[in-house]
Amino acid sequence: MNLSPKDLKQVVVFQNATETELQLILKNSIIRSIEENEFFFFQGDAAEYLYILITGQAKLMQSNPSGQQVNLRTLHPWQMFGALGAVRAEAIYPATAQALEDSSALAIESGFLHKLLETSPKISFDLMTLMTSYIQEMQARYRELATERVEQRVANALIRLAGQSGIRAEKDAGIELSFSRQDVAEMTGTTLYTVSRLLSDWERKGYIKTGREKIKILKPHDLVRIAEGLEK
Amino acid sequence: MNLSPKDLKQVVVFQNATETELQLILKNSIIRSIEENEFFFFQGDAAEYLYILITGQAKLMQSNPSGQQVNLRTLHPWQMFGALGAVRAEAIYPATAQALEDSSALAIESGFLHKLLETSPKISFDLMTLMTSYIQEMQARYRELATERVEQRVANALIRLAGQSGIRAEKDAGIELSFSRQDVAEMTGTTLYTVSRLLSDWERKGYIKTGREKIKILKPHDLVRIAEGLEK
DNA sequence: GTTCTTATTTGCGCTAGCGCAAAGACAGGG
DNA sequence: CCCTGTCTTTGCGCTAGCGCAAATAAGAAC
Repeated sequence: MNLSPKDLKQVVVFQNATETELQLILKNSIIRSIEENEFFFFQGDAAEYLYILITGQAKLMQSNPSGQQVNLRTLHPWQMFGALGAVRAEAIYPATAQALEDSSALAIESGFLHKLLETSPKISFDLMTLMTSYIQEMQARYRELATERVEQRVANALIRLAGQSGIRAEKDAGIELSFSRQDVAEMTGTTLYTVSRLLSDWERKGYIKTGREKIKILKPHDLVRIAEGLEK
Repeated sequence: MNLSPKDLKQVVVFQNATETELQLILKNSIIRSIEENEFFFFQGDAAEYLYILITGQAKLMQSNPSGQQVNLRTLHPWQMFGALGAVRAEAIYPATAQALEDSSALAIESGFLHKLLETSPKISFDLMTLMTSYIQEMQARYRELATERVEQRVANALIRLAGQSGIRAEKDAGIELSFSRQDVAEMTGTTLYTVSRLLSDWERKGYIKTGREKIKILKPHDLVRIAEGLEK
């Protein structure tokens, strides 16, 4: 795999970086390829690299002492991950990153990253902006988990996923997502059983079409209505 | 109220700022005094200032469309708040800040803040570090809410509060907190009733001593045990 | 001291959502 | 085409936690 500085422009945080900086970044990083279901890093590992997903798909998750896990984010090409650990000196990753399909990522050394941030206020600023938006999302999801019913949270998750990774098939054919019931449960703080029951119900009502690890959204508007709790 | 540059050194993000920068900050900011139960800003307001609490105590909270609210953080002197909105140009505050007692805060113009961050990589870096730690906390709380039982979450909240704001009375007399049952409920995503029942139970067992808007932790170790779910 | 307001406790009934268990339904490999 | 592993569905029973309502307690105001 050969990356050019131009490719890196697709990374939000590097959109304002100079050509020189981009070249320097490439020089100080390596490509890591990870097979489906394998891991980029585990929660608790020393954070030696900041990653940028190049191809494939991955997920960021966190588990508690007894092994239950929650899904923090699904990662798509050109998104950054592992930043939380890598920004602070001698930090550890607070989450685990697992490849959902064969994937590759650019791994930037955290030592180099520190130097880069010190010398480039632009990149720092853009990274900070990214972090603020991430905090906002976490706060919103936290509030959702604390105050909304399962039904609303699952509807919300589908809407959010549709926006992030949804592939629009032929026009009006709906938005297709590739997640298992278990995945959705981990994203919304509920169980695989409850998700299955909800999806079956919505399918009966014609809002979605389900399949093995597939959910096709037919009537986004109805999901929005459910998410807002106007149902019932 | 008269603040000196030296006072500002107590702010985590400004610990590495130069004397000149600190003076500039003071020059470009004003003091706002807010009475108990009044507000610094509301969720949705245009974010014109970044605040630093000087005296008093405040809380950051977020509400959903139907008015239910969750408590994001309790603020103590020299802590920063409103940063999420103020860092991005033309942003809005994603949360509401309310004074828990008569309070005052330094309000730094967001326009000036942008310039400051552009010119000072040190401050940018420290702010970024603060944000990473905040993201980590939110992720941990999110996971907690998704996977732990109410009992564990409440125990955890008390432990966390004791670390942040607890006042140790005479030795061995316990750590005293000033929060209502409602406050604790909003921090842990449960209801005032459930919190009341739990606290009563723990008081019967001698772990804590309760009072009107007061919770004194007598046996922190027992709470830790509950928080870890080893109970039962 | 009396009154008012606000916080807390607790009984009680209820239901949303959990989670086991067992039975399909798919998809891929050989 | 069959076998195997994984994902999904659904019946069933259960309980953690919700939330009303009413009583009580603790300050605050006068």
